[in-house]
Amino acid sequence: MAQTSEKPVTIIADSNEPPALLSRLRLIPGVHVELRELFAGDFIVGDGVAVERKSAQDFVNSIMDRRLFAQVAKMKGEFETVVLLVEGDISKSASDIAPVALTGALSWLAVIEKVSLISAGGGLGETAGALHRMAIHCQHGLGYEVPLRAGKPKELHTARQFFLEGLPGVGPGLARRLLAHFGTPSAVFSASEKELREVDGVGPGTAKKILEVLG
Amino acid sequence: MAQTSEKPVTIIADSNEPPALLSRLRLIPGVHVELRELFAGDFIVGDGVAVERKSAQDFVNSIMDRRLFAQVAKMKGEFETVVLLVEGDISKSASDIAPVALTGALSWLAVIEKVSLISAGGGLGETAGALHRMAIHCQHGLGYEVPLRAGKPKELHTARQFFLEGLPGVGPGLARRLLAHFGTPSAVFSASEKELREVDGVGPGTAKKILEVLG
DNA sequence: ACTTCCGATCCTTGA
DNA sequence: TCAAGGATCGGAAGT
Repeated sequence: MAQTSEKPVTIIADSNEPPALLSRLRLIPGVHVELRELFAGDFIVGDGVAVERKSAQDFVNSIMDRRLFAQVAKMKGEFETVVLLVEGDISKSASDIAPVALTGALSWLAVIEKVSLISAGGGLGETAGALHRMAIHCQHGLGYEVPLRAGKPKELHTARQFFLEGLPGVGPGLARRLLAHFGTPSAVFSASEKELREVDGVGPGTAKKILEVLG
Repeated sequence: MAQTSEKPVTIIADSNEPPALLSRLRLIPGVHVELRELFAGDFIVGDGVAVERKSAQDFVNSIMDRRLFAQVAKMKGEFETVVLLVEGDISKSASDIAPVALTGALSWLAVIEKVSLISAGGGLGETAGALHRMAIHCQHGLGYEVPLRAGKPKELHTARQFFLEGLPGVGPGLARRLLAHFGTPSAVFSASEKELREVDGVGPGTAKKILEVLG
């Protein structure tokens, strides 16, 4: 089972969405599309997560005639999370709007309404793909975890140094000095706060944080 | 509506931000820039609202080398609202990443992390303008002058898991199980090979490598 | 982010 | 009961 994408997801779509997009969605294995009359938004991709689909041109127009404000407010009233999926290049359609009005709208969306804007390049495939991915994330989570520490060395000494760099306040330099002073990571971990502070670059704050993380 | 805004706002900037951008900000009437060492993020434009500034290229790169996830996790730990301000055209820099990975990243930001992404076109002026607008929205858009202060510190548990991921053969999953089994990193480090192997996913090979690095 | 790959681990079989 | 097989999971590397 190599496929990430065969997990079953349900996407609720407003009945007014273009048939071409709907069938494009249904082509994706594992996707179940359900039609409904939605009061606000075009798609529901997860619990409390609504998506409004807009062409770049329509997005810009809706800023100018202030439709956007009302639409978003309505959606925010009904859903916890709202995503604006914009198809096409906004800057191409931005010629007929004051730049400040555009940045103003973007800022307002981000900072006041907490609405995310995803830009998706014109094709149906991209739109469908984005909806699918959002549905998966909402309904199944990532499906794996992202390793926070990439690029582990394999040679013993560098592996030890790298490992110690995971401690709060410890970078490459301090890691090396700790190793030089104590010999092994084990010895570092059994050191008292006082002993830790003997190492150059370890103050009270760092020592305390280290001990806290160690437990 | 007369002036766009001469209302006074304060923007806290990380001291590592380029001087050119900082002075560009200070040129804007009503903007007060305050320098600080920020633990996470590049700017604070309102109470609990942090902004991370990235070039489009850097954005794409940081997806590939996983830097972005660590950064966002850190910021979400400290601030309630996080905005990613991307300078330049992402699609231009997207050549060396699988398209599906890019949409995946955008979806992840929007739907899982609830982080807004604002695209701002390369110039300093645009970046400064966007920061200004966000500051105005935060500080005057709803309510009054706000005490600019960051929220809760990073979770202890996350720091511990991150730390354990530095061990060879230990990724997110195993790090979590180790913590669940032993309670603290300290307890893990004083375990014998036998005890280590009680944890699901730790066989002879992994146990040996772990003990070797610990010393 | 996603995918592919590889190795270690675990589980079932069958002697 | 234990050894050998294959299925499975999780980590590492690359796009």
